[in-house]
Amino acid sequence: MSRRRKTPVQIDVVEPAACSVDVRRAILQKVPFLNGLSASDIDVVNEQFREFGFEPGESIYFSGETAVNLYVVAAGQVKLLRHSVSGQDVLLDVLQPGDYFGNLSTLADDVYPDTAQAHTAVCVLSISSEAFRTLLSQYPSVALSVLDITTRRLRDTQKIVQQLSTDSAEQRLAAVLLKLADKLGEVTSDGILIQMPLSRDDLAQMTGTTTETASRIISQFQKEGVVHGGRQWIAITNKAKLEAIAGTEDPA
Amino acid sequence: MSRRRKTPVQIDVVEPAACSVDVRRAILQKVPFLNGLSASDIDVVNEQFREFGFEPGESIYFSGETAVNLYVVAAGQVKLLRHSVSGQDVLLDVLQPGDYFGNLSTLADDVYPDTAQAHTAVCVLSISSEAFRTLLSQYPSVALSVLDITTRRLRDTQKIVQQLSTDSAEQRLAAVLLKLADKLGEVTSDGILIQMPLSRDDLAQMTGTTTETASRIISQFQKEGVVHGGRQWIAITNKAKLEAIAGTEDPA
DNA sequence: CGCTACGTTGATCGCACTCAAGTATAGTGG
DNA sequence: CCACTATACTTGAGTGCGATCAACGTAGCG
Repeated sequence: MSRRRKTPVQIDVVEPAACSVDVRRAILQKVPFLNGLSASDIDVVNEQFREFGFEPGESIYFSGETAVNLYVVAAGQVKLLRHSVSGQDVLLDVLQPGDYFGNLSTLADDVYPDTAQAHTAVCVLSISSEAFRTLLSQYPSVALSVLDITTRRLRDTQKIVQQLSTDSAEQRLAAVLLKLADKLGEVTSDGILIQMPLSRDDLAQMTGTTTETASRIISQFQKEGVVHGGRQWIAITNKAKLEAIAGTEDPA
Repeated sequence: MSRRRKTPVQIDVVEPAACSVDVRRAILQKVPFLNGLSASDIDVVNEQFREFGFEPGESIYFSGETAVNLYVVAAGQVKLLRHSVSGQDVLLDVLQPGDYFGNLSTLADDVYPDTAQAHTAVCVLSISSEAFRTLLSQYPSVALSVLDITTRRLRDTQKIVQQLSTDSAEQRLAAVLLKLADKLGEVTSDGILIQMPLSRDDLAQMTGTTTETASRIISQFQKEGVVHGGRQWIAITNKAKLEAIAGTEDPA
């Protein structure tokens, strides 16, 4: 059997230059909640943003810090997580380019409830919460878009609460793989590849289990021919079966 | 020892008359996200609402139904829950007068992700999602208020995800009691009484456990003198200790 | 006054956590 | 180019929390 390559996941090179002022407008035009704005409006908005780059693992802000900014992912992926006192982290979301995070309320003494960490090399745009708030007042259509996105996230998070309350670790793992495949899936010779670096530990933090349990379940999935993966990557080879597992109980 | 009364929880009598057209304006004026509107604006909005009454246990809508309305609690309490295929329900939230629920997006083929059920006798006001959407466009300050409320709910729900992922059943129970006391607490001779009918089963559905486990833990809390409760009610007698339990681990 | 729903308590079982050791892979420097 | 190292991943053995099944007590309602 042939030797497997390092990882089938394509690592984007995010250079500082790729995040310069010149291309910011192009990025902003693709941000979902700004799609109601004209080119000249975008230019006005563009003025208010600053850009920053982060290496994988670097934190963009920590939970507990005074929350003064709103961020938009320009390139790369950002993890939102919460630390518990016992040391284990919970991974709430993995944000893609165009997603917002941070604070959008203007209460001065508000703090970030979660920590934002660069998962890959990322470029983010930032704006003060106050300025963003003004923007929302000026452009009601933007406010409604942001409201829709937030409502969608609330629903998704409520679904996770349900899964944590009623489903087994195996079911939750299957569900999270399907969700990621839906967002980042790419059909390859390995199956539906999830286009992001994804460790067993990441999966554990997303499903409320331990690294060991996640590893055992993924190994089991591999034996059953449901997924195919390696170090920091995973692909789905039998989506139907995975859906059956994620459902109420396996259909056996 | 003297005989205990039925329940110290005060049951509001919600009569149809208490929910009539005449008092709707008064109710709407107290709704948090409408507080930026003038009296005449309220009157215009008032025209668009209809009122409905429900008995305890009745469903206002079911998950899966086409989502066409947005609701506001006028009186009583409404439970938001999700059913799992295995038959167990997850209680996501208990809504108070002034809280909104239902659908606020206007995608025609959208369905309710959760079920709304009257917890007590309730009166709700309803408006079509479309009309509410128009309202949000006309009054940007209302849209921002709704966005703030939704963001707050998202954060609260994310906290629950963390608790389900990292905390023990005992810790989650303590945390939910403290949260309810914060919202509905009333100082009485029994301690901080949670002003709502609250069964062991409700607590179980809020914390992702079973009725039996919730009962065992509440019994334990009673032995430790932390809470005091009976059929469908509970009061906190030692808040500091409960907070210690809800924290990382008991301080022993 | 009996029926029904809520609550309690006990016994048993199993999923997933914990602790522990060991393997494999990718990047690093000689 | 290859040994070296760090990190990811795997696998095993033992344990315990909480689910499940079961039976019984109890309060409130009609």
